[in-house]
Amino acid sequence: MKLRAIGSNDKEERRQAILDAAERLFVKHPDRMASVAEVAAAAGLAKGTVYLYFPSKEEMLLALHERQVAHFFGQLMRKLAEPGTVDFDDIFPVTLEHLIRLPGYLELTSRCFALMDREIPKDTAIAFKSGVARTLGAAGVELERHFGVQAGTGITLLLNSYGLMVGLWQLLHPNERLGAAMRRPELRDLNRNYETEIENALRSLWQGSIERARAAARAGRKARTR
Amino acid sequence: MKLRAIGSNDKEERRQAILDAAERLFVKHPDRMASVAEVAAAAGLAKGTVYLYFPSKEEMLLALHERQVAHFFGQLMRKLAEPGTVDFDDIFPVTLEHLIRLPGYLELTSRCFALMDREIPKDTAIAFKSGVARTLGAAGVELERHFGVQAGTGITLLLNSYGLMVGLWQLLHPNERLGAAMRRPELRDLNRNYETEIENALRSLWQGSIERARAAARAGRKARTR
Amino acid sequence: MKLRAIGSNDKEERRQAILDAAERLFVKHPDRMASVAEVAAAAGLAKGTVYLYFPSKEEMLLALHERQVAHFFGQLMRKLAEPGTVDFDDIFPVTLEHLIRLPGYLELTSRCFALMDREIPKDTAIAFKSGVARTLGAAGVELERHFGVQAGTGITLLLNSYGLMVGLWQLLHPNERLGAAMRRPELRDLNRNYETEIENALRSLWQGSIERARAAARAGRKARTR
Amino acid sequence: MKLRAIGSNDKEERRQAILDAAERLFVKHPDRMASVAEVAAAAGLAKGTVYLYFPSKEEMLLALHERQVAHFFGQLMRKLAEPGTVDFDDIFPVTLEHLIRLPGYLELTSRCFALMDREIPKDTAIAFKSGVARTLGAAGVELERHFGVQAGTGITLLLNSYGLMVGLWQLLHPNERLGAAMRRPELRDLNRNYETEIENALRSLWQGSIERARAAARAGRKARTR
DNA sequence: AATGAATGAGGTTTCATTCAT
DNA sequence: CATGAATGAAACCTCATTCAT
Repeated sequence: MKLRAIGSNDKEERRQAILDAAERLFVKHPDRMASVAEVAAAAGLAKGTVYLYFPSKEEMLLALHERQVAHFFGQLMRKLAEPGTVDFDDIFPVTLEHLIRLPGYLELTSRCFALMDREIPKDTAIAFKSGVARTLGAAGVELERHFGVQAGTGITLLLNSYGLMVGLWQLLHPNERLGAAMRRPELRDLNRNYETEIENALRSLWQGSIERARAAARAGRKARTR
Repeated sequence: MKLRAIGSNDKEERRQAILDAAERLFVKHPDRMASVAEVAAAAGLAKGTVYLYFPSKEEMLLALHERQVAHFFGQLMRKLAEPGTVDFDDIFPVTLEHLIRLPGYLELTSRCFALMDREIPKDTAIAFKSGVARTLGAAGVELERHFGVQAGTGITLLLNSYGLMVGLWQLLHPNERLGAAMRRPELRDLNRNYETEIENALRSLWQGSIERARAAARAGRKARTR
Repeated sequence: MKLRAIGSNDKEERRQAILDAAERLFVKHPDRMASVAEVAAAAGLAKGTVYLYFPSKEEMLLALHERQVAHFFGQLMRKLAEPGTVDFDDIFPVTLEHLIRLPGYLELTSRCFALMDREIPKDTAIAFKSGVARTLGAAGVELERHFGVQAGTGITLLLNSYGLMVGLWQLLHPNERLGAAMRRPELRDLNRNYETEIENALRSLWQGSIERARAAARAGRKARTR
Repeated sequence: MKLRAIGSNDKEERRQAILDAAERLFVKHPDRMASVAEVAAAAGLAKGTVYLYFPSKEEMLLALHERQVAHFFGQLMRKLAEPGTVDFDDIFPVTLEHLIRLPGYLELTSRCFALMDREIPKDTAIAFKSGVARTLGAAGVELERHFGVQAGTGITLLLNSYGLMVGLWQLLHPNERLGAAMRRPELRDLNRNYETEIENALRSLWQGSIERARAAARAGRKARTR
């Protein structure tokens, strides 16, 4: 890397490099929050330099989360725009690859929800949420088109799915620390594979949601024709 | 309260009093984790006394969570045992009252999942998880009976529902700090009422899950008769 | 010293011990502000312990200053109460001993004035100033009695004297760092002995003030009799 | 301003521009010390550029102070050179205008005294002090001529007056942060107007000093005639 | 059993100064 | 000459936990 990031290209690159370092540490030790000093060292920079790119540690983490979210939804939108995309089976692999299997994604999501309530300045939090809302809205409309459901159904489905992924991950994600102990017979029921479970859970959620949406649409039409 | 807890009854009472205090503080300031000193003060005790009843702050929180979980599942089991209970509409009100609306429940659940990965001693974590597994297993079997679905389906449904509730809550729970700003038009899509949303989401999840379970059961029977 | 300060006597003693340590460090290195860690170490305590006795570093310094002020004015009042005390020559030695020669007194006074403008919480600053005002008022009245001057003259004289001492000290206090260089001929005029200078300056100020006060009193009487 | 300062005229101009910026910031926020970055920005320059003109932040402040001091004594000397100037009433208005009322003057004086003890290199400190000594000496001699007092009396009076102004300012300067609270009755005695007080204090000091000087002169003559 | 005084590791942030461009 | 990106020392304060009383 250059010694100094002069142009705005270089700057963005360095910003990303810091986020990369933070992500690396996050994936490496999901159980503890790296200090700013560690992140800086991992990026080959001095502590103070990180503060040239992010106003606070919390905002750095939020930026990392934002990047992950943008990446995932970018992939999702691309998939939705592809001609052959029509149903859950087309979409789920994208989710699997760019969200579920992406190391640190769900972990960081969990953390960021907590941060938002405290440490993040109001404006930053609002800006982040606005971005998410915009993204969700766009993706939601696409979904509605694909499934032929009512307006509003798509974004709700996305929200629910996201919540389900995050929540179930918290229940089921493997904990390396507990290791072999998790294989005890009395823990059999909790010792599930997250990927398998979330796929099934999402399938059920989507099937139920779409059916209920269609039923609601029929009921609405009938009511109107009466 | 007595000045000194001598018998084991007194001790358990005092233990509960500490948990009560922690819960009170948790409900009062859901956005910050009360310090041990605050909990002790709220319980009318000294800081050190808390450590006579709980080996660490984290284990205290886990104990509180455990109590909440036990309470909810107790209510759920009672409902499932009632003669008339047959479907979602019978069960959901229990969930609403003893989990969703219970101040601090979901908040603490979120926290405790995070703790489990780090601070809690292995044995304690395992013990907690074993208890949860037992409870879930029992409730799952009841559910299967009610809905006439395959073994294993009930516990999966419970897990998924629990995850959905926790995850969606993190997405949608109101944040007092942001206040009026959340009512901006661009945030409309995120500004949803948790109770309404979770009811719909759970209905969809359950409908989809049960249908898929029954379909799987039919497919299984057909395969076997062949 | 005891391991733990239990009673309020012990507590006050420990508080004073911390102030002693701070004072010691202050006198030893008048040119730099010791860190809290250093003060704690000098008092044979841990960093955190200092924060049990003072809410912040700044308030600790203010407390030290307060103690010095109280000490000086206590001595001054005692002297003023003595039968034979009638004029400057009676009072000045007290000032010399308990203020001018007291190591760190004027240095700390300088610092604390600066603190008051920034770091000290409003209430604390007000409280400190109220205390000073009360003390000054009481001593001022005594002075007026001794010199037979109008009400208000005494406190003004005290304020002016205090300011003169602080300000002149800043101009003339010896700076060890510069050492021999201060004896250069071109610096002759600045190379004065603070004690000698302040005595003369105070004498002049007092003589001028009292004469002017008496003149004003005469003028006032004349105006009234007219 | 030019983009680059090439000739030594340009350089001096830029130096002054930096001091102007520092002075502006100092007046604007008397309670905090602007950072080098702020000063540079206020001068329309980059941080590094400031270091081309001043070896350190402290020396920059000292240079600013030096400029203020030179300005004041320049005005004072001019006044003393005027034919009609004979007493305090002729001189005080100059002090009032070019020192007491000059925003930031006394504030900066306070700061610079503190700096001198630490951060400023010995040579710089000596150089500054030499300049002050020379200036004081010259003005002192003028004063002695006007008041017909002994040699040495003038410079002493100037020193004392300067100290009185600085010290009393520290005691009495208004603190915006405390605001209305300063008007509480118990603070009445401290809530004085600096300009009024300093005028009276200086009058008293001068009257006393001159009388004492004359008395000393008489005593000296008498001793010699004996 | 209860207390609460003492501990001290741990992490964030600021900002004067340097130096590659 | 000018820039401003990078540096990293320095210092504060919190709070879970321990342990003398």
